[in-house]
Amino acid sequence: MRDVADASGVSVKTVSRVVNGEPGVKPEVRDRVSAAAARLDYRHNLAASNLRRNAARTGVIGVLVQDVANSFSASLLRALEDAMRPHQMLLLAASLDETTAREQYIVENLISRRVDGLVLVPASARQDYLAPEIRRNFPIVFADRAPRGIDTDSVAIDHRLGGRMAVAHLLAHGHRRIAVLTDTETIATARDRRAGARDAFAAHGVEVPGDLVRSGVGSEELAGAAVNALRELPDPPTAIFSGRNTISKGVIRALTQRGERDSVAVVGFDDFPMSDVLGLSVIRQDVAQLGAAVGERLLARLSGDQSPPRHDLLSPQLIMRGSGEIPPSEISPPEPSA
Amino acid sequence: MRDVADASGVSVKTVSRVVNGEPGVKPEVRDRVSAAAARLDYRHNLAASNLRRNAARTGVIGVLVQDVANSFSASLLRALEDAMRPHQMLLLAASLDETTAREQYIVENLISRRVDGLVLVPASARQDYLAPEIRRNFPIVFADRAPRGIDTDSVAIDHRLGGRMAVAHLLAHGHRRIAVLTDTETIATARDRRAGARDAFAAHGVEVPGDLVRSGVGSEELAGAAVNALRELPDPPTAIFSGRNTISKGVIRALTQRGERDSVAVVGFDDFPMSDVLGLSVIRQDVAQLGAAVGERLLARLSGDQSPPRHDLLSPQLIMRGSGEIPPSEISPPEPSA
DNA sequence: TTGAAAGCGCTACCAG
DNA sequence: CTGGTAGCGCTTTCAA
Repeated sequence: MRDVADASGVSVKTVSRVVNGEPGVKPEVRDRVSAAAARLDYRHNLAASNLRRNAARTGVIGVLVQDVANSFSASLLRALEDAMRPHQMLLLAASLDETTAREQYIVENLISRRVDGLVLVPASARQDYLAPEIRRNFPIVFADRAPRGIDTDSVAIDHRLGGRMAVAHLLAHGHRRIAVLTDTETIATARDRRAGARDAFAAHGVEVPGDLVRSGVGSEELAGAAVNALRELPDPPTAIFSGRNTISKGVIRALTQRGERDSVAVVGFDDFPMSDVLGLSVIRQDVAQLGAAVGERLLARLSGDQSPPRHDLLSPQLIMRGSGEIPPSEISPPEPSA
Repeated sequence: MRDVADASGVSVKTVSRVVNGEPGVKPEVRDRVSAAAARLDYRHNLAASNLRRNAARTGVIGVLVQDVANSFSASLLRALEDAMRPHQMLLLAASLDETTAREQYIVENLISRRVDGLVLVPASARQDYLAPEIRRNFPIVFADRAPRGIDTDSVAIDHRLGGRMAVAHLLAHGHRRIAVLTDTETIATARDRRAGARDAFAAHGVEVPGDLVRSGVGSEELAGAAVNALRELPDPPTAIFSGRNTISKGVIRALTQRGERDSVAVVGFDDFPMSDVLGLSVIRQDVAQLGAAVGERLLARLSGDQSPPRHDLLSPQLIMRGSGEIPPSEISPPEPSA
């Protein structure tokens, strides 16, 4: 900047004014400075500029998701980006892979970089380590999962309601032997979805088929194996609630291989690309809506909203595409008419 | 930092040493300083720290892709993240939506933020505006598309080869009436893939079926419409090369609706989730490999590699899943044996 | 309309 | 092993 000042025969302060588009500079001088800046390949240094600035804003939001490559995280990222764009804010994104240690490391790193706010899909069970930031009113919004150990804004899908909707739908179609496949118990969303499934059984006065409820189904492969094992049972399930899109993929793949795509009902949690072509009925969580809501909350905090933390729940939606509407096949167990 | 220094009765310089883990501080003092820092909720300011540092590195790479939500961009992002993680570098990601203006705006913004390097999947036709950065050896690697107007590293899939492979595969299965659906002409990859298709026709001595070659197919809807139009022709195509995954989706959807999934051969460019379950034969570009290669190039530049720019091409791969191996149906036109 | 001086939070350099 | 001083590139404050 000094070089530009020297080259155009003005003071640094004037260059600063020109660079920042501040008023009160003679057009002639402005042009001279701009020309010098261009000629010298001058690049404004935002970091230095923010250092002295009063209301220092870096214009960067840190976003920690499970994996930027999975469609849920990617859509969330995109929705956030769209929410932030009008405010000229960019996203510093990182994948956590459900690693607690990395979560904390990245958060600290981002805070050192003075991001203006944080969006967190936590991998950790508790986030007590964020207490100091909460105390100083640093904007943090949790997405998809609620905070534990601290209190700050969160926006999440109502996973429990979704699980309930899925199983209720299958029950309404006459199924009683309904398998429930969910991810590891340590994952809150998996627990919630399973709890929702139990809610549905209870609400319909149906006993939970204990032998068909499997958790810890953490991959496509495990899902496929579970389907094979379940279908080999003496009294196999006539329907499957798959609690996550990776599980749904494994389920469909396995059923396809077994030639049972049209005889076993499936409702999946999470929509994914091409599920319509596959005819898969799903509980859809509107990720774009989630991201928009998270963005809105964050923007409110950024503009000084000091109200108590809110915990919003978004309702998921049942999309019927055929697989969830398959009736119970073969030897359906005796069923008490409601 | 001064506060921490005062609170622990040492100089700022010593605090700096502790914070940065520099050697030459008595353990006792170190502990005292750390305690004070924790007590005061001190947060190191990386921006200020980099300002004075000699080999200033922000530890941030700017990544500009089409859309962080699409699976290609998302996978690229992830592969880059993995490449950068061991070097403690984070990603500042932005979607361009094929908008030239936004590309330049974001690039300038990122440079002002002093990112250490840039990865660009350009939306613009030419990138002359980057000339000053190239001149000062600023690390920029182009992904998936080669630079125009400047010379800097690039790593891309060989789209032309891929297009050629796809059509050659269909020709080998006896098809002659092969539709070629590609995106807008202004997109280089679309041009390349179509050129590859023409290469294949030429190599097999088959005249290009001009009425079946459609470009400007920029969405699922347009792809579906194109399929419907083509299949209504007096002499309809018996096979379709769809030049992009969104096109493939539209094609499959349309063929499914028409009940022609098993009678019309399809080879798509770009793999996507569940395409295996759909039985879609595709030309797969290994995005993870692409991202890793881009990351490697960037890291090389970051560690001072001054060699001339390289333009690497990665070969795509043909994945046979059934749809591309369907033989020509019905009234196949008279075919000269090669 | 312009500029000089001070200082943002931190590290380099050298002195002790 | 520790500390003072200068200065990174910029903005603020205030004076001209």
